[in-house]
Amino acid sequence: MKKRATDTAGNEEPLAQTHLRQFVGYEMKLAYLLIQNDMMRVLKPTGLRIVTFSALGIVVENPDISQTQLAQALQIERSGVVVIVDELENADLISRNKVEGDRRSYALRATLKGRKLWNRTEKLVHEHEDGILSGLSAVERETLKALLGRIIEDNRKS
Amino acid sequence: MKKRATDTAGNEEPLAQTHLRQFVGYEMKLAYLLIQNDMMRVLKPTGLRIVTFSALGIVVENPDISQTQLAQALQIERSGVVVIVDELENADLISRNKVEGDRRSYALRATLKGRKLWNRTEKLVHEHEDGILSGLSAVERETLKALLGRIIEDNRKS
DNA sequence: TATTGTTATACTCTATAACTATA
DNA sequence: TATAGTTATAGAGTATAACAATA
Repeated sequence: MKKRATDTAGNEEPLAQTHLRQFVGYEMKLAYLLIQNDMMRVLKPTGLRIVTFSALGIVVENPDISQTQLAQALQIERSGVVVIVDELENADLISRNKVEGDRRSYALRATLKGRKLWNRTEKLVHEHEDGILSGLSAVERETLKALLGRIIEDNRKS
Repeated sequence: MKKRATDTAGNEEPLAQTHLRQFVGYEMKLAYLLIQNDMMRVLKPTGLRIVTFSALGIVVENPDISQTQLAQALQIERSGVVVIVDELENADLISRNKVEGDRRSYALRATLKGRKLWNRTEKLVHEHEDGILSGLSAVERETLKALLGRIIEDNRKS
């Protein structure tokens, strides 16, 4: 039986975590968690979730894409896209339009309201990143972005 | 009604995503997703999940910690730790030990089997990172790790 | 036969709240 | 009263499979 030092159980000093923090993946998870939480805070007043923000951005940039293409871009199943598009359509941010020549699929387009919300939210997210990354210089931010981009390209579909 | 070009709907060329890829947070998410998926692949033969791998590492490094402390380290609720500790205990990787002086809490310790599995898995995860990060030089990997660490420290509990 | 969007369903992960036994 | 661990429950988020309409 171990006798615990009185200040061990209710202690506020953080535990050692060198076993985990030696890994880039663990640090990436911690950093992404911070970003994710702050993103949710920033998006709250817009009514968007992270995934609907992403979907809106893709539709704004790619008018008339199909739900299947949107699913590929978001890396989720087609069935999951239905509720995301429902959510954006109910908020009058995008619309499902008929496609001449293929009555199975929809051409998704952002509404004027959707494009305006995207532009406003884009600014909010830049401010969020300025906050989260305020400890890094402009060069360091670009370096980080470039390194992440390299990881993505190197491991994409391989 | 939009007439879709014949090669648009079933197209394999990736969509434009500059709207999202301008953000470090989005690139971080994509990179972490790749790492997470590859980690799950690597951990599969060990029987560990990412979260039980993390928990095991923390217990190995911090003998006799309580479940409440483990919850803080993992950034999840105490109730969630119960099933994680159950899982590790059932696999004979850690043990719940009595604490002299406080019969409410357990002192968690890794078993010999647990420490051996940790050592083996640590190597597997290093190999996984060598693979994922094979496009980066040693200096670039350290730069990435340092930048992520700075983001974490800058935004921790602030 | 294959594809698009849809629905129903299940599974994983996590949070919340209530409980117990101890302190 | 407060704390450690536990249990039950519910809520996200996502995947799987089956289906109707259309190609």
